[in-house]
Amino acid sequence: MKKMRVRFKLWLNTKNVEGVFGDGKWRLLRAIDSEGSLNAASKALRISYRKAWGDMSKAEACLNVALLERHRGGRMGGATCLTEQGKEWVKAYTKFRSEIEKAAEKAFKKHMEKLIK
Amino acid sequence: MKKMRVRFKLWLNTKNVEGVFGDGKWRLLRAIDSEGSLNAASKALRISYRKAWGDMSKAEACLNVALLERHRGGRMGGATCLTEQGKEWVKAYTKFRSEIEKAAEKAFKKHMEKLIK
DNA sequence: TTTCGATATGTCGAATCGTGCATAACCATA
DNA sequence: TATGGTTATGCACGATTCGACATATCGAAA
Repeated sequence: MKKMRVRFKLWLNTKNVEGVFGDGKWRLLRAIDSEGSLNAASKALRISYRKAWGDMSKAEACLNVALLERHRGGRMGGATCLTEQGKEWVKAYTKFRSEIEKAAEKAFKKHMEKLIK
Repeated sequence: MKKMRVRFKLWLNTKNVEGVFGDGKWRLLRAIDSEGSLNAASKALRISYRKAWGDMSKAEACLNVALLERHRGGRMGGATCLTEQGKEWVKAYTKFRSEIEKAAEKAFKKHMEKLIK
């Protein structure tokens, strides 16, 4: 009996743009929320700052929503936190994703497990 | 009101190997079933024969299941069809995937739609 | 006013992945 | 037995993605 696991990736598309929001950006938003800066968040997730910054820019531009409140300068260099809308996106996506994950586990047990040998 | 769509990708991992089965291989199996050969299937899906062949090899090797019955030679060159096990995998995965897709649409409407502006 | 660490952005190189191409083996049928 | 289209497989090239760097900017606090 081999051990197998379901994996999935979720994202949202607009008419023109692929991946305006998804698992990666969701994780990044959460990390920014807990770490207090984009820089620290990128380190926590072990992705480059360059990518983290690009991802957030893309999301905000494509969703036409201000997810982040960015601060530059100061002795501590700056900081970034979530706007109310950013927090709402995190909350909603968390529930959204969690329901799908549950459905995936359930469906796996129901349909796939019997095939694994 | 921007139009947005959910997208997802599903796959299965074993302990050691990433992606031993998933959406791509499922589509490929179905195409082989309807087209009658790996070659025709790869053309129908517009992927290279090279990749199609590699994907099927990987799946069979990692799942330790014979999904395909391959025939070489003959005036028509050969053919490939699904084994009974191959058909079972297609059937099961189709149901599996469909349940998750439904859950995703439902969850999107429930949690995400309100955020889109 | 100097400082220091974070934000902001462009660029080039490395890794990953698929395609294209080449070639061999195969064998039912004409 | 000659043929032709498919399976089988290696390899090099091209695209796409991401990370590593290199700067530039910013501004509250020392």
